[in-house]
Amino acid sequence: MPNDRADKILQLVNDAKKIDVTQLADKLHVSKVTIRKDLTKLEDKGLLQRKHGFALINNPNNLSYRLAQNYDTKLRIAQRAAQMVAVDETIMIESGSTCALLAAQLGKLDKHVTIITISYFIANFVERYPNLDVFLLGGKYQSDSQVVVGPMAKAALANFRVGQLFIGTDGFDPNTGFYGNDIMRTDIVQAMAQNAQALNILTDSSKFAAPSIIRSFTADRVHTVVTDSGIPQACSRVLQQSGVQLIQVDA
Amino acid sequence: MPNDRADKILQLVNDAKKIDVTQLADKLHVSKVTIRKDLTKLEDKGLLQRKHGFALINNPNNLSYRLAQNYDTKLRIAQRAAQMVAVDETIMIESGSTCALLAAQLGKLDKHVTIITISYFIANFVERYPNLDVFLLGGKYQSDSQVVVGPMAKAALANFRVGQLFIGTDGFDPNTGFYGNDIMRTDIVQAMAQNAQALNILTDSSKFAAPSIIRSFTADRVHTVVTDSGIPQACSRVLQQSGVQLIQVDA
DNA sequence: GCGATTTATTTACGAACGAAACCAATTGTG
DNA sequence: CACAATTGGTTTCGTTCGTAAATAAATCGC
Repeated sequence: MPNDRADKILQLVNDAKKIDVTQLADKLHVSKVTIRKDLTKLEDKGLLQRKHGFALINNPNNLSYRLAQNYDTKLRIAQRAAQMVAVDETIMIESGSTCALLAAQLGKLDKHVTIITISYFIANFVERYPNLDVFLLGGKYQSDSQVVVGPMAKAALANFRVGQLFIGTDGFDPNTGFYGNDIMRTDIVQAMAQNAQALNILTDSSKFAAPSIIRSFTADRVHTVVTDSGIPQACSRVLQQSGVQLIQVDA
Repeated sequence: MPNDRADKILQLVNDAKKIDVTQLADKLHVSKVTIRKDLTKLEDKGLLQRKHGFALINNPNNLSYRLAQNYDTKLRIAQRAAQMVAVDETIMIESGSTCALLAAQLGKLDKHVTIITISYFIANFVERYPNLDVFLLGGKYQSDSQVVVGPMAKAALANFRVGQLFIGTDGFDPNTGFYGNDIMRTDIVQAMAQNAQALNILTDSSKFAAPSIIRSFTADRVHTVVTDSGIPQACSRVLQQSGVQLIQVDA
Protein backbone atom coordinates (compact mmCIF):
# COMPACT_ATOMS: atom_id res chain seq x y z
CA MET A 1 0.00 0.00 0.00
CA PRO A 2 1.46 3.39 -0.94
CA ASN A 3 2.14 5.50 2.11
CA ASP A 4 0.28 8.49 0.80
CA ARG A 5 -2.96 6.56 0.48
CA ALA A 6 -2.48 5.22 4.00
CA ASP A 7 -2.07 8.79 5.19
CA LYS A 8 -5.16 9.90 3.31
CA ILE A 9 -7.20 7.08 4.79
CA LEU A 10 -6.07 8.00 8.28
CA GLN A 11 -6.81 11.63 7.57
CA LEU A 12 -10.32 10.82 6.40
CA VAL A 13 -10.99 8.43 9.25
CA ASN A 14 -9.67 10.91 11.77
CA ASP A 15 -11.77 13.72 10.38
CA ALA A 16 -14.98 11.74 10.15
CA LYS A 17 -14.50 9.60 13.29
CA LYS A 18 -16.38 6.96 11.32
CA ILE A 19 -16.40 6.41 7.58
CA ASP A 20 -17.57 3.52 5.47
CA VAL A 21 -15.60 1.50 2.98
CA THR A 22 -17.65 2.64 0.01
CA GLN A 23 -16.93 6.30 0.70
CA LEU A 24 -13.24 5.65 1.09
CA ALA A 25 -13.09 3.68 -2.14
CA ASP A 26 -14.94 6.49 -3.84
CA LYS A 27 -12.73 9.33 -2.61
CA LEU A 28 -9.46 7.51 -3.21
CA HIS A 29 -10.42 6.06 -6.60
CA VAL A 30 -9.61 2.45 -5.81
CA SER A 31 -11.78 -0.61 -5.37
CA LYS A 32 -13.44 -1.53 -2.11
CA VAL A 33 -11.33 -4.64 -1.90
CA THR A 34 -8.20 -2.52 -1.87
CA ILE A 35 -9.61 -0.30 0.84
CA ARG A 36 -10.44 -3.34 2.92
CA LYS A 37 -6.89 -4.62 2.58
CA ASP A 38 -5.55 -1.23 3.59
CA LEU A 39 -7.83 -1.06 6.58
CA THR A 40 -6.78 -4.50 7.73
CA LYS A 41 -3.14 -3.44 7.67
CA LEU A 42 -3.85 -0.20 9.47
CA GLU A 43 -5.84 -2.05 12.10
CA ASP A 44 -2.92 -4.43 12.59
CA LYS A 45 -0.72 -1.42 13.27
CA GLY A 46 -3.26 -0.30 15.86
CA LEU A 47 -4.05 2.94 14.04
CA LEU A 48 -7.80 2.46 13.70
CA GLN A 49 -10.60 0.02 14.34
CA ARG A 50 -12.59 -1.85 11.76
CA LYS A 51 -16.22 -2.75 11.98
CA HIS A 52 -18.53 -4.37 9.50
CA GLY A 53 -18.81 -1.84 6.70
CA PHE A 54 -16.77 1.01 8.14
CA ALA A 55 -13.70 2.11 10.02
CA LEU A 56 -13.52 4.26 13.11
CA ILE A 57 -10.81 6.04 14.96
CA ASN A 58 -9.75 5.23 18.49
CA ASN A 59 -10.68 7.81 21.09
CA PRO A 60 -8.81 10.98 20.08
CA ASN A 61 -6.47 12.37 22.72
CA ASN A 62 -5.56 8.77 23.14
CA LEU A 63 -2.15 7.75 21.90
CA SER A 64 -3.56 5.45 19.24
CA TYR A 65 -4.93 8.53 17.60
CA ARG A 66 -1.73 10.51 17.81
CA LEU A 67 0.24 7.53 16.56
CA ALA A 68 -1.75 7.64 13.38
CA GLN A 69 -0.30 11.02 12.45
CA ASN A 70 2.96 10.72 10.50
CA TYR A 71 3.25 7.10 11.52
CA ASP A 72 6.13 6.24 9.23
CA THR A 73 8.24 9.19 10.24
CA LYS A 74 7.68 8.41 13.88
CA LEU A 75 8.63 4.82 13.30
CA ARG A 76 11.94 5.82 11.71
CA ILE A 77 12.68 8.20 14.55
CA ALA A 78 11.94 5.48 17.06
CA GLN A 79 14.18 3.02 15.23
CA ARG A 80 17.02 5.49 15.33
CA ALA A 81 16.46 6.26 18.99
CA ALA A 82 16.44 2.56 19.84
CA GLN A 83 20.09 2.45 18.81
CA MET A 84 20.89 4.86 21.62
CA VAL A 85 19.87 2.34 24.25
CA ALA A 86 22.28 -0.33 25.46
CA VAL A 87 21.54 -3.88 26.56
CA ASP A 88 20.43 -4.06 30.20
CA GLU A 89 20.15 -0.30 30.43
CA THR A 90 17.39 1.28 32.49
CA ILE A 91 15.69 4.22 30.81
CA MET A 92 12.77 6.50 31.52
CA ILE A 93 10.12 7.09 28.90
CA GLU A 94 7.43 9.70 28.92
CA SER A 95 4.06 9.30 27.28
CA GLY A 96 4.54 10.61 23.73
CA SER A 97 3.44 8.58 20.75
CA THR A 98 6.94 8.39 19.31
CA CYS A 99 8.11 7.23 22.73
CA ALA A 100 5.62 4.38 22.56
CA LEU A 101 7.13 3.32 19.26
CA LEU A 102 10.59 3.50 20.80
CA ALA A 103 9.49 1.07 23.48
CA ALA A 104 8.07 -1.27 20.86
CA GLN A 105 11.30 -1.08 18.86
CA LEU A 106 13.33 -1.99 21.92
CA GLY A 107 11.00 -4.93 22.36
CA LYS A 108 11.52 -6.06 18.79
CA LEU A 109 15.30 -5.79 19.06
CA ASP A 110 15.06 -8.42 21.79
CA LYS A 111 17.64 -6.85 24.06
CA HIS A 112 16.82 -6.66 27.71
CA VAL A 113 15.88 -3.14 28.79
CA THR A 114 14.15 -1.85 31.91
CA ILE A 115 11.66 0.91 31.23
CA ILE A 116 10.29 3.33 33.78
CA THR A 117 7.30 5.23 32.52
CA ILE A 118 4.20 7.18 33.49
CA SER A 119 2.21 5.76 30.57
CA TYR A 120 -0.07 2.77 30.92
CA PHE A 121 -0.53 2.84 27.19
CA ILE A 122 3.15 2.14 26.73
CA ALA A 123 3.14 -0.52 29.44
CA ASN A 124 0.41 -2.33 27.57
CA PHE A 125 1.78 -1.58 24.14
CA VAL A 126 4.88 -3.65 24.86
CA GLU A 127 3.05 -6.43 26.67
CA ARG A 128 4.21 -9.11 24.29
CA TYR A 129 7.93 -8.46 24.64
CA PRO A 130 9.37 -10.52 27.51
CA ASN A 131 12.74 -8.81 27.17
CA LEU A 132 11.28 -5.58 28.52
CA ASP A 133 10.76 -5.00 32.23
CA VAL A 134 8.32 -2.19 32.84
CA PHE A 135 8.01 -0.15 36.03
CA LEU A 136 5.13 2.28 36.27
CA LEU A 137 5.03 5.32 38.46
CA GLY A 138 1.89 5.74 40.55
CA GLY A 139 -0.29 8.80 40.83
CA LYS A 140 -3.48 10.46 39.67
CA TYR A 141 -4.69 8.69 36.54
CA GLN A 142 -5.54 10.88 33.55
CA SER A 143 -7.82 8.54 31.68
CA ASP A 144 -7.82 10.40 28.40
CA SER A 145 -4.07 10.30 27.95
CA GLN A 146 -3.56 7.14 30.04
CA VAL A 147 -0.79 8.56 32.17
CA VAL A 148 -0.29 9.17 35.86
CA VAL A 149 0.57 12.66 37.07
CA GLY A 150 0.64 14.75 40.19
CA PRO A 151 2.62 14.91 43.40
CA MET A 152 2.40 11.19 44.04
CA ALA A 153 4.04 10.45 40.71
CA LYS A 154 6.75 12.97 41.45
CA ALA A 155 7.35 11.42 44.84
CA ALA A 156 7.71 7.99 43.28
CA LEU A 157 10.55 9.33 41.15
CA ALA A 158 12.73 9.63 44.22
CA ASN A 159 13.49 5.92 43.84
CA PHE A 160 15.04 6.27 40.42
CA ARG A 161 18.04 7.80 38.78
CA VAL A 162 18.73 6.84 35.19
CA GLY A 163 21.09 7.71 32.38
CA GLN A 164 18.59 8.59 29.70
CA LEU A 165 15.08 10.02 29.58
CA PHE A 166 13.10 9.99 26.34
CA ILE A 167 10.23 12.43 25.88
CA GLY A 168 8.18 13.97 23.12
CA THR A 169 7.24 17.60 22.73
CA ASP A 170 4.17 19.54 21.69
CA GLY A 171 5.96 22.58 20.36
CA PHE A 172 9.21 24.49 19.98
CA ASP A 173 10.13 28.12 19.80
CA PRO A 174 13.67 28.99 18.68
CA ASN A 175 13.96 31.76 21.24
CA THR A 176 12.56 30.04 24.31
CA GLY A 177 12.74 26.26 23.84
CA PHE A 178 10.37 23.32 24.07
CA TYR A 179 6.71 23.42 25.07
CA GLY A 180 3.95 21.12 26.30
CA ASN A 181 0.20 21.59 26.21
CA ASP A 182 -0.85 19.91 29.45
CA ILE A 183 0.38 21.44 32.67
CA MET A 184 0.21 18.25 34.72
CA ARG A 185 2.16 16.24 32.18
CA THR A 186 4.70 18.97 31.70
CA ASP A 187 5.19 19.11 35.43
CA ILE A 188 5.89 15.41 35.82
CA VAL A 189 8.20 15.39 32.81
CA GLN A 190 10.26 18.19 34.34
CA ALA A 191 10.53 16.14 37.50
CA MET A 192 11.62 13.10 35.50
CA ALA A 193 14.33 15.15 33.85
CA GLN A 194 15.84 15.97 37.19
CA ASN A 195 16.44 12.28 37.75
CA ALA A 196 18.05 11.58 34.39
CA GLN A 197 21.51 12.45 33.18
CA ALA A 198 20.58 12.93 29.52
CA LEU A 199 17.32 14.38 28.26
CA ASN A 200 16.43 13.16 24.76
CA ILE A 201 13.54 14.46 22.72
CA LEU A 202 11.87 12.39 20.00
CA THR A 203 9.55 14.28 17.71
CA ASP A 204 8.57 14.56 14.09
CA SER A 205 9.47 17.88 12.55
CA SER A 206 5.89 19.16 12.45
CA LYS A 207 6.18 20.14 16.11
CA PHE A 208 8.89 22.66 15.29
CA ALA A 209 6.31 24.78 13.55
CA ALA A 210 3.69 24.37 16.26
CA PRO A 211 3.56 26.78 19.16
CA SER A 212 2.19 25.49 22.41
CA ILE A 213 1.31 26.64 25.89
CA ILE A 214 3.62 25.64 28.70
CA ARG A 215 7.36 25.87 28.44
CA SER A 216 8.92 22.59 29.46
CA PHE A 217 12.66 22.94 28.79
CA THR A 218 15.10 25.45 27.40
CA ALA A 219 17.12 24.06 24.52
CA ASP A 220 20.36 23.90 26.50
CA ARG A 221 18.83 21.40 28.92
CA VAL A 222 18.45 18.88 26.09
CA HIS A 223 21.09 16.34 25.23
CA THR A 224 19.78 14.89 21.97
CA VAL A 225 16.90 15.56 19.59
CA VAL A 226 15.89 12.86 17.12
CA THR A 227 13.62 14.16 14.39
CA ASP A 228 13.20 14.03 10.62
CA SER A 229 14.72 16.19 7.94
CA GLY A 230 11.72 18.53 7.74
CA ILE A 231 12.86 20.72 10.61
CA PRO A 232 13.22 24.45 9.75
CA GLN A 233 16.79 25.63 9.46
CA ALA A 234 16.26 28.36 12.05
CA CYS A 235 15.41 25.66 14.58
CA SER A 236 18.27 23.36 13.76
CA ARG A 237 20.73 26.24 14.00
CA VAL A 238 19.47 27.26 17.43
CA LEU A 239 19.58 23.68 18.67
CA GLN A 240 23.14 23.16 17.57
CA GLN A 241 24.22 26.48 19.05
CA SER A 242 22.72 25.31 22.33
CA GLY A 243 24.91 22.22 22.27
CA VAL A 244 22.12 19.81 21.39
CA GLN A 245 23.05 16.70 19.43
CA LEU A 246 20.65 16.85 16.50
CA ILE A 247 19.87 13.60 14.69
CA GLN A 248 17.70 13.77 11.60
CA VAL A 249 16.35 10.64 9.94
CA ASP A 250 15.56 10.78 6.24
CA ALA A 251 12.10 11.92 5.24
CA MET B 1 -31.36 -13.58 25.31
CA PRO B 2 -31.80 -16.24 28.00
CA ASN B 3 -28.98 -16.15 30.50
CA ASP B 4 -28.25 -19.82 30.24
CA ARG B 5 -27.54 -19.60 26.53
CA ALA B 6 -25.26 -16.65 27.17
CA ASP B 7 -23.39 -18.74 29.73
CA LYS B 8 -23.13 -21.65 27.32
CA ILE B 9 -21.79 -19.42 24.59
CA LEU B 10 -19.16 -18.03 26.94
CA GLN B 11 -18.29 -21.52 28.06
CA LEU B 12 -17.84 -22.71 24.49
CA VAL B 13 -15.89 -19.63 23.47
CA ASN B 14 -13.66 -19.92 26.53
CA ASP B 15 -12.97 -23.58 25.93
CA ALA B 16 -12.24 -23.26 22.26
CA LYS B 17 -10.51 -19.82 22.35
CA LYS B 18 -12.04 -19.37 18.91
CA ILE B 19 -15.27 -20.76 17.57
CA ASP B 20 -17.32 -19.90 14.53
CA VAL B 21 -20.92 -18.81 14.38
CA THR B 22 -22.06 -21.91 12.51
CA GLN B 23 -20.74 -24.24 15.20
CA LEU B 24 -22.36 -22.22 17.96
CA ALA B 25 -25.70 -22.20 16.15
CA ASP B 26 -25.36 -25.92 15.67
CA LYS B 27 -24.56 -26.81 19.26
CA LEU B 28 -27.15 -24.52 20.81
CA HIS B 29 -29.93 -25.36 18.34
CA VAL B 30 -30.74 -21.82 17.33
CA SER B 31 -30.27 -19.92 14.10
CA LYS B 32 -27.08 -18.13 13.16
CA VAL B 33 -28.86 -14.82 13.31
CA THR B 34 -29.69 -15.42 16.95
CA ILE B 35 -26.10 -16.33 17.70
CA ARG B 36 -24.90 -13.17 16.00
CA LYS B 37 -27.25 -11.06 18.09
CA ASP B 38 -26.05 -12.80 21.24
CA LEU B 39 -22.43 -12.26 20.30
CA THR B 40 -23.04 -8.60 19.65
CA LYS B 41 -24.49 -8.19 23.14
CA LEU B 42 -21.69 -10.14 24.75
CA GLU B 43 -19.13 -8.08 22.90
CA ASP B 44 -20.82 -4.91 24.15
CA LYS B 45 -20.39 -6.20 27.68
CA GLY B 46 -16.71 -6.71 26.92
CA LEU B 47 -16.86 -10.46 27.48
CA LEU B 48 -15.51 -11.57 24.12
CA GLN B 49 -14.37 -10.30 20.75
CA ARG B 50 -16.09 -10.78 17.45
CA LYS B 51 -14.43 -11.22 14.13
CA HIS B 52 -15.82 -11.98 10.71
CA GLY B 53 -17.26 -15.47 11.03
CA PHE B 54 -16.22 -16.32 14.58
CA ALA B 55 -15.83 -15.17 18.16
CA LEU B 56 -12.73 -15.29 20.29
CA ILE B 57 -11.96 -14.84 23.91
CA ASN B 58 -9.76 -12.11 25.28
CA ASN B 59 -6.39 -13.20 26.57
CA PRO B 60 -7.05 -15.54 29.47
CA ASN B 61 -5.50 -14.42 32.74
CA ASN B 62 -6.76 -11.08 31.63
CA LEU B 63 -9.71 -9.72 33.55
CA SER B 64 -11.96 -9.69 30.51
CA TYR B 65 -11.71 -13.43 30.53
CA ARG B 66 -12.43 -13.83 34.19
CA LEU B 67 -15.32 -11.40 33.97
CA ALA B 68 -16.99 -13.73 31.54
CA GLN B 69 -17.37 -16.42 34.19
CA ASN B 70 -20.60 -16.03 36.19
CA TYR B 71 -21.03 -12.53 34.86
CA ASP B 72 -24.54 -12.00 36.17
CA THR B 73 -23.75 -13.19 39.66
CA LYS B 74 -20.70 -10.96 39.79
CA LEU B 75 -22.77 -8.03 38.63
CA ARG B 76 -25.30 -8.52 41.42
CA ILE B 77 -22.52 -8.82 43.98
CA ALA B 78 -20.96 -5.62 42.68
CA GLN B 79 -24.28 -3.81 42.79
CA ARG B 80 -24.74 -4.80 46.42
CA ALA B 81 -21.19 -3.82 47.31
CA ALA B 82 -21.65 -0.43 45.67
CA GLN B 83 -24.24 0.37 48.34
CA MET B 84 -21.51 0.06 50.95
CA VAL B 85 -19.64 3.05 49.57
CA ALA B 86 -20.61 6.59 50.56
CA VAL B 87 -20.48 9.75 48.48
CA ASP B 88 -17.01 11.32 48.47
CA GLU B 89 -15.51 8.29 50.16
CA THR B 90 -12.02 7.13 49.24
CA ILE B 91 -11.68 3.38 48.85
CA MET B 92 -9.02 0.94 47.76
CA ILE B 93 -9.78 -1.70 45.17
CA GLU B 94 -7.69 -4.67 44.26
CA SER B 95 -7.61 -6.27 40.83
CA GLY B 96 -10.37 -8.91 40.94
CA SER B 97 -12.98 -9.11 38.23
CA THR B 98 -15.85 -8.51 40.64
CA CYS B 99 -13.93 -5.50 41.94
CA ALA B 100 -13.83 -4.12 38.41
CA LEU B 101 -17.59 -4.39 38.23
CA LEU B 102 -17.85 -2.64 41.58
CA ALA B 103 -15.90 0.28 40.19
CA ALA B 104 -18.16 0.39 37.15
CA GLN B 105 -21.24 0.33 39.37
CA LEU B 106 -19.93 3.23 41.41
CA GLY B 107 -19.42 5.06 38.14
CA LYS B 108 -22.99 4.39 37.06
CA LEU B 109 -24.42 5.55 40.38
CA ASP B 110 -22.89 8.93 39.60
CA LYS B 111 -21.70 9.64 43.11
CA HIS B 112 -18.24 11.00 43.54
CA VAL B 113 -15.78 8.39 44.80
CA THR B 114 -12.00 8.32 44.87
CA ILE B 115 -10.53 4.94 44.00
CA ILE B 116 -7.01 3.79 44.76
CA THR B 117 -6.05 0.66 42.88
CA ILE B 118 -3.22 -1.44 41.54
CA SER B 119 -5.16 -2.39 38.42
CA TYR B 120 -4.72 -0.65 35.12
CA PHE B 121 -7.66 -2.63 33.81
CA ILE B 122 -9.95 -1.07 36.39
CA ALA B 123 -8.54 2.39 35.78
CA ASN B 124 -9.39 2.07 32.12
CA PHE B 125 -12.64 0.22 32.70
CA VAL B 126 -14.13 3.25 34.42
CA GLU B 127 -12.65 5.80 32.04
CA ARG B 128 -16.02 7.16 30.99
CA TYR B 129 -17.25 8.03 34.48
CA PRO B 130 -16.18 11.57 35.41
CA ASN B 131 -17.49 11.12 38.95
CA LEU B 132 -14.66 8.71 39.73
CA ASP B 133 -11.16 9.89 40.59
CA VAL B 134 -8.63 7.13 40.15
CA PHE B 135 -5.21 6.94 41.76
CA LEU B 136 -2.90 4.16 40.66
CA LEU B 137 -0.07 2.78 42.70
CA GLY B 138 3.26 2.47 40.91
CA GLY B 139 5.49 -0.58 40.71
CA LYS B 140 6.53 -3.52 38.56
CA TYR B 141 3.95 -4.04 35.84
CA GLN B 142 2.56 -7.55 35.41
CA SER B 143 1.34 -7.33 31.86
CA ASP B 144 -0.78 -10.47 31.90
CA SER B 145 -2.93 -9.41 34.82
CA GLN B 146 -2.49 -5.67 34.20
CA VAL B 147 -1.56 -4.81 37.77
CA VAL B 148 1.45 -3.32 39.50
CA VAL B 149 3.17 -5.26 42.26
CA GLY B 150 6.38 -5.40 44.20
CA PRO B 151 8.18 -3.30 46.80
CA MET B 152 7.64 -0.06 44.96
CA ALA B 153 3.88 -0.56 45.03
CA LYS B 154 4.03 -1.36 48.72
CA ALA B 155 6.08 1.75 49.38
CA ALA B 156 3.53 3.88 47.55
CA LEU B 157 0.87 2.66 49.97
CA ALA B 158 2.49 4.65 52.76
CA ASN B 159 0.66 7.70 51.44
CA PHE B 160 -2.79 6.24 51.95
CA ARG B 161 -5.04 5.18 54.76
CA VAL B 162 -8.64 4.41 53.85
CA GLY B 163 -11.80 3.11 55.49
CA GLN B 164 -12.57 0.26 53.11
CA LEU B 165 -10.58 -2.09 50.90
CA PHE B 166 -12.37 -4.31 48.39
CA ILE B 167 -10.65 -7.43 47.11
CA GLY B 168 -11.50 -10.72 45.45
CA THR B 169 -10.23 -14.13 46.38
CA ASP B 170 -9.04 -17.22 44.54
CA GLY B 171 -10.01 -19.75 47.18
CA PHE B 172 -11.23 -20.39 50.71
CA ASP B 173 -10.64 -23.12 53.25
CA PRO B 174 -12.94 -23.20 56.29
CA ASN B 175 -10.07 -24.07 58.60
CA THR B 176 -7.44 -21.63 57.43
CA GLY B 177 -9.09 -18.77 55.56
CA PHE B 178 -8.73 -17.05 52.18
CA TYR B 179 -6.19 -17.85 49.48
CA GLY B 180 -4.63 -16.30 46.40
CA ASN B 181 -2.82 -17.94 43.52
CA ASP B 182 -0.19 -15.33 42.68
CA ILE B 183 2.40 -14.58 45.29
CA MET B 184 3.16 -11.07 44.12
CA ARG B 185 -0.46 -10.05 44.03
CA THR B 186 -1.20 -11.67 47.37
CA ASP B 187 1.72 -9.78 48.84
CA ILE B 188 0.53 -6.39 47.68
CA VAL B 189 -3.04 -7.10 48.77
CA GLN B 190 -1.84 -7.91 52.26
CA ALA B 191 0.02 -4.63 52.33
CA MET B 192 -3.11 -2.79 51.18
CA ALA B 193 -5.09 -4.40 53.99
CA GLN B 194 -2.74 -2.92 56.55
CA ASN B 195 -3.73 0.53 55.37
CA ALA B 196 -7.49 -0.03 55.43
CA GLN B 197 -9.81 -0.19 58.40
CA ALA B 198 -12.25 -2.67 56.89
CA LEU B 199 -11.34 -5.53 54.57
CA ASN B 200 -14.20 -6.55 52.29
CA ILE B 201 -14.15 -9.54 50.00
CA LEU B 202 -16.28 -9.76 46.87
CA THR B 203 -16.52 -13.18 45.28
CA ASP B 204 -18.99 -15.49 43.65
CA SER B 205 -19.62 -18.65 45.64
CA SER B 206 -17.64 -20.91 43.30
CA LYS B 207 -14.43 -19.80 45.01
CA PHE B 208 -15.57 -21.34 48.28
CA ALA B 209 -15.14 -24.76 46.75
CA ALA B 210 -11.80 -23.95 45.12
CA PRO B 211 -8.56 -24.50 46.99
CA SER B 212 -5.65 -22.28 46.07
CA ILE B 213 -2.00 -21.82 46.87
CA ILE B 214 -1.04 -18.87 49.01
CA ARG B 215 -2.92 -17.95 52.14
CA SER B 216 -3.84 -14.30 52.08
CA PHE B 217 -6.02 -13.69 55.15
CA THR B 218 -7.51 -15.58 58.05
CA ALA B 219 -11.26 -15.23 58.26
CA ASP B 220 -11.19 -13.05 61.36
CA ARG B 221 -9.26 -10.35 59.48
CA VAL B 222 -12.23 -9.86 57.16
CA HIS B 223 -14.96 -7.36 57.83
CA THR B 224 -17.52 -8.21 55.17
CA VAL B 225 -17.94 -10.86 52.49
CA VAL B 226 -20.38 -10.24 49.65
CA THR B 227 -21.18 -13.36 47.69
CA ASP B 228 -24.16 -15.24 46.27
CA SER B 229 -26.40 -17.83 47.89
CA GLY B 230 -24.45 -20.78 46.53
CA ILE B 231 -21.89 -20.77 49.33
CA PRO B 232 -21.59 -24.10 51.28
CA GLN B 233 -23.12 -24.02 54.74
CA ALA B 234 -19.86 -25.10 56.35
CA CYS B 235 -18.22 -21.98 54.99
CA SER B 236 -20.96 -19.57 55.96
CA ARG B 237 -20.98 -20.96 59.50
CA VAL B 238 -17.24 -20.49 59.89
CA LEU B 239 -17.38 -16.99 58.51
CA GLN B 240 -20.10 -15.92 60.88
CA GLN B 241 -18.33 -17.51 63.83
CA SER B 242 -15.28 -15.46 62.90
CA GLY B 243 -17.32 -12.30 63.13
CA VAL B 244 -17.51 -11.69 59.39
CA GLN B 245 -20.55 -9.84 58.08
CA LEU B 246 -21.83 -12.20 55.39
CA ILE B 247 -23.99 -10.71 52.64
CA GLN B 248 -25.51 -13.08 50.12
CA VAL B 249 -27.26 -11.81 47.01
CA ASP B 250 -29.90 -14.00 45.40
CA ALA B 251 -28.77 -16.55 42.89
C1' DG C 1 -58.30 -17.17 31.88
C1' DC C 2 -57.56 -14.42 28.05
C1' DG C 3 -56.42 -10.63 25.03
C1' DA C 4 -52.43 -7.17 24.83
C1' DT C 5 -47.85 -6.36 25.00
C1' DT C 6 -43.22 -7.53 25.22
C1' DT C 7 -39.41 -10.63 24.29
C1' DA C 8 -37.14 -14.32 21.69
C1' DT C 9 -36.38 -16.36 17.47
C1' DT C 10 -36.58 -17.18 12.58
C1' DT C 11 -36.72 -16.16 7.58
C1' DA C 12 -35.32 -13.33 3.83
C1' DC C 13 -32.26 -10.19 1.45
C1' DG C 14 -28.91 -6.92 -0.07
C1' DA C 15 -24.43 -5.33 1.38
C1' DA C 16 -19.80 -6.47 3.16
C1' DC C 17 -16.38 -9.90 4.03
C1' DG C 18 -11.89 -12.77 3.22
C1' DA C 19 -9.43 -15.67 0.08
C1' DA C 20 -7.73 -16.73 -4.22
C1' DA C 21 -6.94 -16.09 -8.96
C1' DC C 22 -5.59 -12.76 -12.02
C1' DC C 23 -3.52 -8.57 -14.29
C1' DA C 24 -0.56 -4.89 -14.77
C1' DA C 25 3.39 -2.04 -13.61
C1' DT C 26 8.04 -1.82 -11.35
C1' DT C 27 12.33 -3.58 -9.79
C1' DG C 28 16.30 -6.32 -9.70
C1' DT C 29 19.56 -9.69 -11.84
C1' DG C 30 22.14 -12.10 -15.19
C1' DC D 1 18.09 -6.47 -23.04
C1' DA D 2 15.30 -10.16 -21.23
C1' DC D 3 12.86 -12.16 -17.86
C1' DA D 4 12.03 -13.67 -13.12
C1' DA D 5 10.38 -11.65 -8.65
C1' DT D 6 7.91 -8.23 -6.27
C1' DT D 7 4.31 -4.98 -5.56
C1' DG D 8 -0.23 -2.80 -6.02
C1' DG D 9 -4.41 -3.40 -7.77
C1' DT D 10 -8.86 -5.69 -9.48
C1' DT D 11 -12.27 -9.40 -10.40
C1' DT D 12 -14.64 -13.26 -8.92
C1' DC D 13 -16.75 -16.45 -5.60
C1' DG D 14 -18.78 -18.50 -1.77
C1' DT D 15 -19.66 -17.06 3.06
C1' DT D 16 -20.99 -13.99 6.75
C1' DC D 17 -22.84 -9.69 7.97
C1' DG D 18 -26.67 -6.57 9.86
C1' DT D 19 -31.41 -5.14 9.35
C1' DA D 20 -36.21 -5.62 8.77
C1' DA D 21 -40.29 -8.03 8.70
C1' DA D 22 -42.68 -12.22 10.15
C1' DT D 23 -43.66 -15.63 13.68
C1' DA D 24 -43.60 -17.90 18.14
C1' DA D 25 -43.30 -17.84 23.13
C1' DA D 26 -43.54 -15.62 27.56
C1' DT D 27 -45.43 -12.05 30.60
C1' DC D 28 -48.68 -8.86 32.23
C1' DG D 29 -53.01 -6.50 33.49
C1' DC D 30 -57.46 -7.15 34.53
